[in-house]
This record gives sequence, structure tokens and C-alpha cells, in this order.
Amino acid sequence: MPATIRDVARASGVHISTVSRTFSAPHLVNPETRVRVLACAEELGYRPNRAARALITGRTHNIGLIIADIANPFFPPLIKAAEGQARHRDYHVFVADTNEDPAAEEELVHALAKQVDGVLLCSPRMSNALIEQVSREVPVVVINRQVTGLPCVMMDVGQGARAAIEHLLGLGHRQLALLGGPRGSWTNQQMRRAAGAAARSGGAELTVLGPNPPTETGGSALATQVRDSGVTAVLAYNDLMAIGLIEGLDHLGIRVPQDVSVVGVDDIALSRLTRPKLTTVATPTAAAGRTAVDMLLQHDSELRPRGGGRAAAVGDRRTTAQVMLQTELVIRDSTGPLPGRSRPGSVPDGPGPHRLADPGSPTVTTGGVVAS
Amino acid sequence: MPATIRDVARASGVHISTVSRTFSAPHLVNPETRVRVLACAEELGYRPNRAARALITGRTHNIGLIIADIANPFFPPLIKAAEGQARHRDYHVFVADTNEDPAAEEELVHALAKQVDGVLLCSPRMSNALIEQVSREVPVVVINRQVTGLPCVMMDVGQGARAAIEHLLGLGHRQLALLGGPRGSWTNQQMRRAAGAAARSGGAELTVLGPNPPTETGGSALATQVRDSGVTAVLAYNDLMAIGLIEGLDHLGIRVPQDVSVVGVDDIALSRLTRPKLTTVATPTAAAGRTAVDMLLQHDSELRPRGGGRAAAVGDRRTTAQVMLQTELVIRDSTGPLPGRSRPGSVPDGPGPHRLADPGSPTVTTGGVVAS
DNA sequence: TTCTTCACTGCAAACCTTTGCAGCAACCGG
DNA sequence: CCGGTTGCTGCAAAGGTTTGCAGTGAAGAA
Repeated sequence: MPATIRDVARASGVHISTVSRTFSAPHLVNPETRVRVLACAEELGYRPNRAARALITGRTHNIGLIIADIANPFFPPLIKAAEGQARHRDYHVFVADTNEDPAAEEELVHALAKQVDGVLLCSPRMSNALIEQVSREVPVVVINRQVTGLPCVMMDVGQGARAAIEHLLGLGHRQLALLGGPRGSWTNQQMRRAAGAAARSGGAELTVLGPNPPTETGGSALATQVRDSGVTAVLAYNDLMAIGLIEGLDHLGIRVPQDVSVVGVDDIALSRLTRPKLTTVATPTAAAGRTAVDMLLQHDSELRPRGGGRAAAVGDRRTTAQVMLQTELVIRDSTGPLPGRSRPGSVPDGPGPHRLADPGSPTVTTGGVVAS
Repeated sequence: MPATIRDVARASGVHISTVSRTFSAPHLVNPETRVRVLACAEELGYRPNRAARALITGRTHNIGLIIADIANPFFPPLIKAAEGQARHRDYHVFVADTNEDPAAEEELVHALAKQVDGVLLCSPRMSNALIEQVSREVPVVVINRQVTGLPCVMMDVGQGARAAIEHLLGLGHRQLALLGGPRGSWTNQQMRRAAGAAARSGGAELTVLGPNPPTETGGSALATQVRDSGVTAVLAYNDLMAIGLIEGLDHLGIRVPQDVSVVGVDDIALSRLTRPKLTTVATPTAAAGRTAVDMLLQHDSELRPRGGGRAAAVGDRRTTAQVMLQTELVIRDSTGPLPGRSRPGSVPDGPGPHRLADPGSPTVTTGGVVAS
């Protein structure tokens, strides 16, 4: 039913190669011929078959985006930013969700491999070794993880966690807890290390609870543990867990921030909607999406050798940069002074969130260019 | 670099067709040969090129899912359900986001057309005529919209809106407002019609405000209008708008539900997290995702004719069913009795949500099978 | 022994497109 | 009038796979 290039050629009385050129190199064909061909194509509803084109050009003009959990509101801004950036470069993004399952992750990248020019691996749960292996099959940019030899875009959650801990120390807290995220998460490691160091150097004690599923339920399930541990302030792996925890504490009759302070990570839209509004470490998710697409497509314009070897596909790994994006602590209403010293009952509604305008572009390249 | 079928054939000393059969019809090849071929394939890291396979079989084993806005928490459960169902049938789902833009929508389905076996059009914003047109290019199942002659899965928001209005009437409200959704939304029409009828037959007045963007901001922007209109209860197009409205009213010093009652639609996870918890119309989004995939793939097993015509691709339209899924009103804390009669200050925390277990499968086929 | 059947494998066409090369006509400068 | 350039078009190979058909050898039946 769908018209092929041959149908158009027949209808317009030219060779198929002329039709092909009409679409992929219009300047090579006579204007008169061109309009005739275009008219026929229009009439027949012809659209070039991208799969067939990909077979020979080696370019699909698609990129894959693999993420752990679409339902986590952390991802949509990243997805949208990546889509927008890709669209500018005439690429499409296919999103796939792995349900936090490393096996599904691997299967997906294999399924995607031949249908896309590269994949963005976002917050991968699989091992570094496996990532390196799949990166030999298809160009990969890793988001939210550092793996040597591969292009990565990371968010400096270590710095964020440190800022959060220091904020809590400044409020007088000395008994702190960290709600760990999922096993296999690089972010989790970074936070743990940085938070631990910050707490130690502030003379405070940090209890680590976890690993846990990085969801609201994961957070609320920890409420009793948090209560029993006697801590007065908590840093959660992400906002969802923080919100879940607040919810769970509420059920136990523990108030936030009067009795316990809670800090999240991500600054998802939701964190502005809950009561109390969440103090959190804002991560530049949109910038991460844009940057990752740029890195994957940086060699876009390079010509592809015909015949000889396979395509020097997009994202040729001759220079692999590693980019670290900055995070920022946004102070809202879920943190307050240590219970003992608080002016009871009143939450300081004072200065409100002291946050700079949306980071967007202040991307800091720490890794620079690394030869591989 | 990536190994092709030819490399494997050479390595294992057989013809490429044997290699091909080893993967797509193992019973046709000698067990000994098979293990040898598999071993070589394993060693070379060979994976069949799905694009090339699709070129000849006419089946990509991919399905496209086009949605208006990934950031809307309404969609993720649907996406996940569709992915799960597809995986069972050995299909992959590619998700794409249109940013609520009808033009992007059309472009996307064209881009997807040749790379998938069918597309799920979820809450489309384009015209019915356009949908019918693209459905001639690629099999389509429409979600959240009724278009005659095409398979559709809908949620009965009309019934939901009616139930919501009746709930509000029961609480004594007579001045009602409906916060409209985006232009081009079928759901919007259904709600408007049903809510209008229910209000009329209850002797109440219904003001329609809109159209509006179906987001939290869209809701909060309407706060002053709602105040000035003097209504005492509001039904919003979706939960996001409802939550935004509550937020906006809060800034104006108007309390929910004491001063104004608010009902949302969708029952997104978030609606259980805000304070007050949202009264809302629960929609069976997961079931919708599953059902849509099933409908698209129902002719999966049919053999494809070689040569002759093009593939009788998936979702052959010989019988096109239209399925209507039921919705359910979930009463929580954002609705209360008419201000005049209320016991001031206390929100009835009483019976809590009186909701049946997650609907899941109670899917009701209203349309039955329709010849096309 | 001869014929049939069977299990397996090879051959080659087909899917739809891109692209290097060659052909061809018209035009230009000399 | 000739050699060269320019602008356009056709030819055919290539890309990786599937699959109908035909061929092979061996086993079984008559």
C-alpha cells in the first residue's frame, strides 16, 4: 500500500535515483524535474523509508534514551530537553523505561542498538563493565555516572550533599541520617561519600539507611526507622523519598520541620507543591539532557566513509569529554533549627527560597577532554 | 565493526541462510550445526540487524507511543503498562512526546511510521480527519478519543464528571465551575457535556472557564477568576490543574475545602500527597495502556503474505473494536459541604477514601465489534 | 536394487534506498 | 570547429536479512 521510491519514479517518468536525489540532494536535480517529482510524491503520499535509508547510510537519525523509571518526575524535564535539542539537529528521540532493572536495561540497549545512532544511558543500574561492553556495540553517552573512557554528563550531587549537610549543621543538627537510594546507583555512592565527609568534619554523626527503592513508598517505609534512630535531620536520596518520608513521619505524629528536618535531591516540580515545601538540592536535569545529546551528536557533520569499514557512527570516541554540572541547594520549609533551640510552633517563613535563576547553562566542565 | 550474518556464516562454514534460520527458525537446522553457529555468533558478538530484518519481513517488532506531555504524571502508568504488555509479546515501545503540539504530533507519526508496526495515539490533539489520514499510513489505536472506524480505547470521563457533579450537589453546592482543558481534547468535550447535563438536572449553574493548559500553572492562573465568579465548587480538567488551583486559592487566602471544594480527574499519585488530599475521578490508565497494545497486536500471529501486496501489517482493520473503560470517583479531603452549612474549621476526616480496589481489569466494552 | 521420503542446506531474489561513476547534451572560450 | 566544462540523469552495486525453491545425501520401503 505505501508508495515506494519506485512508484514515484514510474509516475514521474524518471529513474529512482533522481527521485532519491530530489529528497536527499535537491540541488543536484533540475528544478523542473524536481517539482514534477515532488508533485507525484505528494500525490502518492510517498515518504522515504527511513529503515531502508538507514541500511545504506548507516544513520537512522534516531537516538535512544534509556531511563530507569519514567514515573519518577525527575526524568521528564531531562527527556523533554533531550528531545528539543535532538529536534534542532533533525533527530528523533525514542524513550524506553527499564523499571530499574539492569537486565531489562541491557536487553533494551541491544534492541535499540541497530535502530538508533547512539544511546543516552541515564542513571544506569548496570555495571561499569557492562556499560563499556555495550558501548562497543553502539555509541553511548552516560548520564549520572562516571565511567572512564566514555563520554559522561554528571551532576555534582557530592557538592549538593555537602551543602545540604552544612546547611543542617548550621541549623544545629548533629544527629543526621542519609536515606540511601537503589543499589548500583553512582549518585548514591557520591552522596554517601560527600555527606559522610561533611558530617565528620562538622563533628556530627551520619547514619546511613539503605539501600532503598527511590520512590515515595521507599521513603515512607523508613519513617519508623528514622524515628527510632533518634536523628533530627535527614538527607534523602531524592525528593520522592523525602516526600514519602515526610508523609510517613506525619502518620507517626512527627512534624517536619519542627521535630525533624528533611532535605531532598532533584527539586522536582512536586517539591514546591507539598506542604511543607521541600528544601532540596536542585539538579540541572534539563541542561544534562541537552548536553548529553550534544555530546552524542558532536561528530554529526563528519562524513561517513563508504564501503571500507562500518560507519564511524555518531559519537566517535576519539575525544571523550566528561562534563560535571553544578547543583544548588534550595532552602524551603522542610528544614528548621534543632528542636531544642527552636522558637516553638513558628516556621521561619522568612527569606523564602534563596535560589538563583534556573541554572540552565552554567555547565562546568571539570573533566575536560580526555584521550581514550 | 559490528558482525553481520555474513561474518558468522564465514566463521562457521555455512551459508548465510543457515545462520538466518538458526535465529528465526531453529527447528529447521541440524542441532550440531546450530550449536556451532550459535557459538560463532556469540564469539563475534553478532546480533541480527533489526532494521534489515524489518525491511523484508515488514515487521519491526516495535510500537510507537505518542503522548502529549511526558511531564504530566497521568501518562507514566499508561506508558509502563503498555511497555509491559508489549514486552510479553516480544515488542518494544518507543515513547515520543509532542509538547501538546498537533504539528509535532503529525510529524512524529510520520517519522515513526516506517520504524514501527503500529502507533498508539494517546490523547491526540490533532483533528479526527488528520488521524484518519495517518491511520492509512500506519496502523493506529487511539487512546482517549473516539474516532469512528478506528480502534479506540476510551475512559468514561463523562460518567466520572457526572459522579463528581452529583457528589458536589449532594454536598449542597449550586454554583459550580468547570476548569476546561486544552483545545482539541476529546476528554474535555465529554466532561463539559456530562457535567453540564448533570448540573442542569440538579438545578445548579455551571460556569465553564477555559480552554486552559492542562498543567499546574494553568490551574493556579485561574484562582482569581474562580474567586470572582463566586462559585463554591470546582471540577478541574485534571488533577494537575486542580492542585494548581488549590495552590492559587491558598495564596488568595481561600481555603479548600472550607471555602471552595475542588475535584480533579485522573487520580495521579500526586493527588494523595498534597494537602488536602484530592477528591478526584480515577481513570484506569494502566488498563488503557494494556488494552491498547492488545488491540494493536491482536492480529500479530497472522502470517504475512510474501511478494504480492505489502504487509497486511499489524492491526489490520477488519474488525475495529472500541472499548470504554470505567472511571470511579475517589472522595478525599478537597471537597466538603457548602460553606454556609459547614461545621467550621473541622474537615470531616471521616470515612476516608471509599474506593474499590484498583480497577485493573474491569474493562467494559461498550462499542463492541464494529465492522468498518 | 530402485524409488520415495526426509532432513538439512545452498542459491538467489527481494525489500527500499543511496551514491560513485559514467553518459549525454548544451554551452563556452579560443 | 574543437576541447573542456557544466548540469543533469541513468546505471548498478551495495547494505543485512528472509525465504521459496531446488539440490544433496542418507535412510527407509518395496
